[in-house]
Amino acid sequence: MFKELDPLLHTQLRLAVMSLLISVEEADFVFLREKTGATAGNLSVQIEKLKEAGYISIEKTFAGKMPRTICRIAPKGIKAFDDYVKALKTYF
Amino acid sequence: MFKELDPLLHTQLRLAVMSLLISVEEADFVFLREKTGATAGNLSVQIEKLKEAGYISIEKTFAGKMPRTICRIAPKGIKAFDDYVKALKTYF
DNA sequence: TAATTTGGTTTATAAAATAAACTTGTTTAT
DNA sequence: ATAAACAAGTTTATTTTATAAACCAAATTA
Repeated sequence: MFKELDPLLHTQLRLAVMSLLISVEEADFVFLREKTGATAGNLSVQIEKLKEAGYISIEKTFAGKMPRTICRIAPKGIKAFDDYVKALKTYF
Repeated sequence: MFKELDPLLHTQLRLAVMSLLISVEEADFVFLREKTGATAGNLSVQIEKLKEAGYISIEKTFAGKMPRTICRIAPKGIKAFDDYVKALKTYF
């Protein structure tokens, strides 16, 4: 009947983050915050969950003197996103 | 960028219920439980929320001697479901 | 050098989802 | 007729999520 919806992706912010990352190769924290409109605290928590799931990688670097957090989608994340979209389509 | 996802629909069970109701005119509790695979308790809670939002109507009747709960999608629910699908499409 | 801003993290609170236990009544077996 | 099992839900309690608010360290600006 309906396919399972990966609960890790089935939330507005994490889905938006994945949606951005899938088309962009890499994106930093500030970019993601601005595009999604999320608060920094929430974003911090949610990208950590995506990382723990192996859906994205998080690299901490510096841009000049300021810290910079770069996120990239991982192969597992690409697969998960793809599956999620397929599953969703069974609902409509 | 991304459209808001109606939180009332953005959950697996409520979305599945709406997805069933939108194409079926009316469905009873047992039908919804079997199709969605949800526990009765969860289904009871979730259809109540959909009713409170005005997305569906719930009619309590009897089929012979046994209680029967019939759900129907409401105009507001059709609109909400339609908007939800449109919004989702901005994510992929 | 004091105040503000940047780039976050941590902690606390609120909202959801889920399961487990319970209720009311019916059917079946004894 | 009575007890056991079943049906259709509901209520309550627990866990999980989401979100916001407070906080921190370093950098920049006035």
